[in-house]
Amino acid sequence: MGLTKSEIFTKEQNQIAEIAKVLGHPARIAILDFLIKLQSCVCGDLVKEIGLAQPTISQHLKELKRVGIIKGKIEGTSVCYCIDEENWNQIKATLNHFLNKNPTENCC
Amino acid sequence: MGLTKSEIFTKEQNQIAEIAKVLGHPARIAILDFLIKLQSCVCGDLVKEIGLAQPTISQHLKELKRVGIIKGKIEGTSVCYCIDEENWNQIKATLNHFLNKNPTENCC
DNA sequence: ATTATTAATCGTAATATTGCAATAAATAAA
DNA sequence: TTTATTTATTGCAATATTACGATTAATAAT
Repeated sequence: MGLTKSEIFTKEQNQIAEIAKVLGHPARIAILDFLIKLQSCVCGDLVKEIGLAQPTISQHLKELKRVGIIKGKIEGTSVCYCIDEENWNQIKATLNHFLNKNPTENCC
Repeated sequence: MGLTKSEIFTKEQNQIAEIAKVLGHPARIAILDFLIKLQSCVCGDLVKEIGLAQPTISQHLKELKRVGIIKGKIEGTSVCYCIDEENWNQIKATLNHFLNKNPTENCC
């Protein structure tokens, strides 16, 4: 096995899990921290800032791009990455919808 | 490799990533949805409700317990699981602190 | 045209995760 | 005590993730 059975869960459950999974690596949190803090967002800067090899950073950027949290614009030989604010707000709303569900009475 | 280099990230980055990682599986989201909605929270109910084998559910419960989102109380042969409200609120606060960071000017 | 710079992709090794059958452990019921 | 019932643990196969060296692709500079 080793294969998540997505088909038995709701669309929303899969969606929340997918977002959370992408946020579930410190390198990707560090990338987002950096992109949120600075407007400078060239890939090479992230490599220097974070201290992982360039292909590794590139891979993490790809994941973040895949779910739409960031976008990249080619500028000569470099690529300028930044938060995709519209998608990011959407994603935050989805997460908050889950986080704001309130538990009822507990049995323990 | 295949081993996350936690030591190069901040404590907060690792913390957020760990929480997100645990939320990064639809079965665990489904378990939380169920625990939030109902007060009945015996492990066997989750097995029936979710449709994964008992050892699989047990493993997911263990993960959720490890980061403190849920707790379990033994009741005879069954175990009553529920949200650990205090920890859950703490975790939500940590996530919200990250989610509420606002990006500055974009270059793309 | 050649060379440098920058980022993406490929290939691969190490490790982690997911899922379940089989089994163990622990209490309840008979 | 024996038998159910319920959950945890173990062991394992399949798959996914993480990380990076080597290479490629694409533009810029000379």
